[in-house]
Amino acid sequence: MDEPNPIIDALDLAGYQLTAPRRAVAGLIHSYGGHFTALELEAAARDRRLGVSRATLFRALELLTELGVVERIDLTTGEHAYVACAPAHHHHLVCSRCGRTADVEDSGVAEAVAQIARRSGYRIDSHRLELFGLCRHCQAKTNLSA
Amino acid sequence: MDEPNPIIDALDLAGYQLTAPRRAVAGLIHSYGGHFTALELEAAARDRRLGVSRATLFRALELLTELGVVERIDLTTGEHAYVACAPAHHHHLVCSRCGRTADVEDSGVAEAVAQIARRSGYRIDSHRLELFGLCRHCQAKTNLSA
DNA sequence: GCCACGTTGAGACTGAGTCTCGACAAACGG
DNA sequence: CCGTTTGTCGAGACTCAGTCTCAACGTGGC
Ligand SMILES: [Zn+2]
Ligand SMILES: [Zn+2]
Ligand SMILES: [Zn+2]
Ligand SMILES: [Zn+2]
Repeated sequence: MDEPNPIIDALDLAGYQLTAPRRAVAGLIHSYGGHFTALELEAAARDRRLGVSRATLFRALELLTELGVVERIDLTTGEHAYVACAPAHHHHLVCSRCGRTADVEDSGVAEAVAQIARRSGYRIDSHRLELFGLCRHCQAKTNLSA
Repeated sequence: MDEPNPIIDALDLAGYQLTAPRRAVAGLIHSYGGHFTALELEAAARDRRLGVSRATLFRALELLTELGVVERIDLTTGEHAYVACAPAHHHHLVCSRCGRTADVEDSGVAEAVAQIARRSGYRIDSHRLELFGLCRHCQAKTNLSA
């Protein structure tokens, strides 16, 4: 019943109260393997009768985003989605079919960014890279059905 | 009065009618050096009394996005913005101070992406890279005032 | 107990974008 | 030339995302 949840840990560590609504939202987010939209999260909270108001839900999302344990990504469709992840700089690899996301370390990206900075004369402070494709699992399924 | 406008050309080339509202929106977008939000575009259309309805404005944006001459980017603040650009794969370098954007060719990014694909086992179909920082101009200003 | 502060829920509000519908204009076919 | 089809438009309702205000409540500290 009380599985370890890094999201709750992060809240605790940052000195926030571990209230029931926050625990509920944290649990909900933790249960997603991939990305989720605000709408989905709202619906899930309603379905499970968590008794979390919309405002609190968004407040929790904002808080967790600041702590770096949740990130907002933008899908190719233009939709916004959120994804739980570790609070360190990295990028997201999103499966366009099943929504599963993988964290990606900086394999050569930092270098490319540095080169862009050199060529453009801009001082680059931050960047965001999102990658879309098919995870191994969905590739296999595609090959079978083809 | 009739400056060349690549946006209008793109509409023409794709076989769309060059109606007054479309010309108006195209002219408006063309006049921006950097990114603009939906709200700004709306306000600009209203101020100049272009007589373009909201629906048409968004329809035009959608159309131009499909044609690749306008792209939607996501600022660090979480805001959506649009930017006029050439219909080829490239990335955007956005000045966080003045909003000026520069197009960036793929300096080493493709390679990094290929490496990520190899390591992760995902089949990567597309990616999006957005870079934020200060343009030369704004760097100079910062140095002076510092 | 009192007070400060953090947190919450309800609900109004804004921004972004979509959708429907009726009008109109261009394109087309006879 | 007329009728039809297709493209485009404006108005306005609608949805979704997110923010804000405000009053209520709980948990401290003192
Ligand atoms: Zn992540
Ligand atoms: Zn998948
Ligand atoms: Zn561009
Ligand atoms: Zn600048």
